[in-house]
Amino acid sequence: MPQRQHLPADERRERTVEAVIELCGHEEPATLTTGCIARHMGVTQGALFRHFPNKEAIWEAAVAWIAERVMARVAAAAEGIEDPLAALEAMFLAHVAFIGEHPGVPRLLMGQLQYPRPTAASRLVRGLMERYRSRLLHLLEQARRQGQLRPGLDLDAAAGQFIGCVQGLVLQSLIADDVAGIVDRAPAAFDLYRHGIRVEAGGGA
Amino acid sequence: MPQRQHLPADERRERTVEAVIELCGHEEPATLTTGCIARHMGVTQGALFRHFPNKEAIWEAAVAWIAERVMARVAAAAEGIEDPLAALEAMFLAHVAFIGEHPGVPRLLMGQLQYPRPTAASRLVRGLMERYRSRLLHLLEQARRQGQLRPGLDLDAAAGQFIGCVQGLVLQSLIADDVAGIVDRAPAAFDLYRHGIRVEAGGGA
DNA sequence: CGCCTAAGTTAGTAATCAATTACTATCTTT
DNA sequence: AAAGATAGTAATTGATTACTAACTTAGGCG
Repeated sequence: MPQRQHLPADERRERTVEAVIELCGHEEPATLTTGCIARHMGVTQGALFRHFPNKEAIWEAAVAWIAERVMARVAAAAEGIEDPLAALEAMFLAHVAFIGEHPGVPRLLMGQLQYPRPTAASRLVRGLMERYRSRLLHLLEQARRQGQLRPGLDLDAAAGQFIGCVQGLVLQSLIADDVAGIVDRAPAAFDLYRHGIRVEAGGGA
Repeated sequence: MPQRQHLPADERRERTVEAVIELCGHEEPATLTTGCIARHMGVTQGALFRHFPNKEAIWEAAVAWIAERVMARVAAAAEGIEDPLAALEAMFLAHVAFIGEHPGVPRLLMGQLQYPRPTAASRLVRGLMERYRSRLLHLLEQARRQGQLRPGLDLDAAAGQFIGCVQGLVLQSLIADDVAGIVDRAPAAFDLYRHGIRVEAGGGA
């Protein structure tokens, strides 16, 4: 058996978050106990409470981890792309790719969103969504100024449906129990979205 | 105190399901205990187990209740509408209206979908989704035959994104904590979807 | 090399929850 | 109206859970 592994606190916290996200890939967040998490990282249950004041703090850390990374990935993907619609597509694909790499993410975030009362974690999720949304709106307004969007388009609805588009893919993946396969279905889904917002008879691509 | 209320078994089961759906409107399904359900319907916790063999069976009954009604509503809405795209719109709005009337439904279904292992309830959800999807595909194929869809459209993706569109609305509603307001945002969302699938420069409405 | 602290273990505790049991009240039927 | 069936109560059980506390070990630094 592997001898007791001594890790510095911040690294242990990192491992904990990774374990949680990994476990959410094939287990229900609500039934995920501290014992499960500990066992999965080869440590006893009590050890977790050396690094987190309570279970809620573990969820919070996991959500923060996701929020940070998904925003970074999406921002990096759109970086340097002039055409706003192309930037949106890059964001979309980057987002989906991230989910494909971390299949536990949708279940984890959805699980947090189910809590009606605002917990620290759910507040983080909501904050993530808002930042995401405002970034989308920014790109959409840019696209409108360049005459790429069809007239009369409701930008607010368009931003919402961008996320809904991802969400639709996620939902199908959860039903099919194949979150990794989301990447393959992404291009067709974005194609649909683009036709929904773009000015008709457009010439691009 | 209200004297003990005697109800026939099937009616008590009906009330139980209604209580569950109602409670899911402002509580997390995972934290919904049999005690909560019983208290909400003015009955002791043990009474529930006169009518359901276990808690799982309660979830199953709730999902069956929803599946039956949502399919009936959606079918009724599309009934008699000749134009397939108009039928799709009617289905969309009927679906969203149903959710608006029963704000607990999204949380309940999402909660069931989170279970990775197929439970009886989650199998019902998946079955519901499949029937829904095949109905959508049927309408989409009809629309294609009538030349209403843009060439090259991936019908499978289009069916998926119809559901995704609803899901996107639901998600925004959960974030905004205003599930009832979903009805107001629905038309713009469907408009977006229609433009995504319809043949360009179309003349209709 | 020895000390001291951070990290981990073992063994609990109190609370909660689904489910059961023994009993009681109410409806139905003849 | 009596009797049997149905529906509900109150109390309890066993299992599970998050969290804690007392003890033990690892590892870096002077």
